[in-house]
Amino acid sequence: MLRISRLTDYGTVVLAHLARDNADLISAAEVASATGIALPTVSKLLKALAKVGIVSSTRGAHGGYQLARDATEISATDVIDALEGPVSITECSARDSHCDLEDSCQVGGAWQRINIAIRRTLDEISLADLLRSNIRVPRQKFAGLPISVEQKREHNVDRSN
Amino acid sequence: MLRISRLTDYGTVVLAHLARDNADLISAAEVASATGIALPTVSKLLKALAKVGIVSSTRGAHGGYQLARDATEISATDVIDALEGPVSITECSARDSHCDLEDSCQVGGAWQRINIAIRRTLDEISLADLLRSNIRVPRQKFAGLPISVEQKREHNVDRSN
DNA sequence: CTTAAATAGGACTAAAATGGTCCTCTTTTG
DNA sequence: CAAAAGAGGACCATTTTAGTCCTATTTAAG
Repeated sequence: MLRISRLTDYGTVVLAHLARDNADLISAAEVASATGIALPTVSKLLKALAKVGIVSSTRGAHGGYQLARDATEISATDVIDALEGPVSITECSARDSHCDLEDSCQVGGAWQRINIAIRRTLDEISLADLLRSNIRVPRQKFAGLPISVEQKREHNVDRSN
Repeated sequence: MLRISRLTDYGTVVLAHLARDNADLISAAEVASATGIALPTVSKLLKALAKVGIVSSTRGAHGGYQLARDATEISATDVIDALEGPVSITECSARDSHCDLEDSCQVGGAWQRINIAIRRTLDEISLADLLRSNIRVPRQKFAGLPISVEQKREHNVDRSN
């Protein structure tokens, strides 16, 4: 399904919330109650985002998180890398990797090109772009398939924190 | 990690083999021994590819598979759709899907745009392109991170069939 | 007309990834 | 010092994935 994980999806929701009150320090608990995502999950996400420097954290009482730089300077790649590890479309497209098929495999370099192409695409999209969600998405058909897929998703909403 | 599944990766290897002896009908067993991928796996892949019309199959003794159309007419999207289901980067980017966060979620439309962008990229890459694997890939750094990832992969090589 | 060589279609299982929670430690403020 | 936060990581349940196998059907050859 060439899909980002649900946590990454949540991650953007969390970042979106931080981007709104840009100035202030916001605690994980506040983000949790504002977004409806369970606190432990929000906490885990923010820790990961802090580790790579997308958000900055302040410890101690009245601590919290804030974006470490402007939303225009945070790319989709940054977020995905932080929450799922570096983007690489196949295991063997990784540069230093080797696999037993190597001799017969005529494909390696190609996935790498695809990987690069996708990465470029993601590099060009900033968190600020993500927030302008009311932008009209050109509705197209791709190879005859509509983009729509999959079943309804249940969020783990928990406002009891 | 925004990664295609290993089976899809194998799928391209299998298709690459079919693309070589374009004319002939090739059995799953032949593909298996030529590529080093275990027969049941090759078989599963070819069945899936046949179901969506990427390859055509001929049953019975001396049966086998062949590309249903020219390699230039088979896109990466086609292959990925066949082997992993339609590409959709998040569950809730699917058009008809709704999630409980909807109200607070400022992100939905954005992933959809990303999805479309990636899909366009993949649409433009044909199986024929994948085979020209010796094309020089511009080696770039992305956001300071090398693309390289992950550990060595073990293929399930089995030539005992 | 029987047999062998293939594909078709699923069922099934083991292993790995993912999502989510929780616990303990450290830092900071009042 | 106590309370409110984040840091870091361990842990488990569930889902997904990879891979195999079984049975049915189709076709060619003898």
